[in-house]
Amino acid sequence: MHLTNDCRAVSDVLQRVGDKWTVLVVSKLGGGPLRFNELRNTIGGISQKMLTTTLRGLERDGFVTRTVFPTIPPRVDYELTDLGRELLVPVQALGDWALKNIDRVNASRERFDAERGP
Amino acid sequence: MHLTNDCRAVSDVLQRVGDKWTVLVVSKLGGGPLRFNELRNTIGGISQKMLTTTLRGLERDGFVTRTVFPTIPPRVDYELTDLGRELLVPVQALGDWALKNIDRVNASRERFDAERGP
DNA sequence: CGGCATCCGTGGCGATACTG
DNA sequence: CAGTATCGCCACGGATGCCG
Repeated sequence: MHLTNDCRAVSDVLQRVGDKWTVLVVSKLGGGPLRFNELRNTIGGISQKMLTTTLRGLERDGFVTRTVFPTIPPRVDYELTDLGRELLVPVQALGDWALKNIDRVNASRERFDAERGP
Repeated sequence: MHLTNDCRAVSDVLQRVGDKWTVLVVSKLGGGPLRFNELRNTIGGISQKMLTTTLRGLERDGFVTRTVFPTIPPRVDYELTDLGRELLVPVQALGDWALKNIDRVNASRERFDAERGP
């Protein structure tokens, strides 16, 4: 494989991780399988369209499984795959780092914005 | 601080990491300070506008410093801060994971797309 | 050399309404 | 309940041209 392609591939995965809802969805699923509206409610603020889109992307990449129960009313469970649980490890590490250092980042932002004052 | 706010804060940092060029820029700067066009050339494919925007964002967040040498022609060095170097640790871990597992992800994508055939 | 200003196309994302 | 369909906004990102 080529080095440049590697960079693109890595960027590709990182952008999936970086999109607006993926990390929240994956981390919620880290506690075990959830139904569509259970996810929707525990996350809060996400539209059904974006939850569907996010879950389809995660399913396509092999991070979650989608299980349909043909009952009435219908029921759909989402669960992390092994790959998804493996992904959770470095993602949580990054998340923990972000949580520990968010204050430093915010402080830097305020300083930066203050110097660019009106 | 509130739990929901924590999630937002983490998302905030993750989205910065996930945007198109940030990780590439930070990893290039991991090898030491670079000038604007040095960065531009080693990355390849990035417009000056996006490089400027990316660097401003990183500077605002406290991940890089910007040093101007008032010479002719002008010279500007960019360098990782301590915070930037710390960020590099979990980011590289995620990058390494992505590189190791990109084949599994691509295989899953092809399978998924194949089932949704013409 | 290292920007900033401007224009513009694409796509992410939300709101709303409808369906199996 | 768990979607699909449609619309519209606007932020992201590329291309180009000018400036200190």
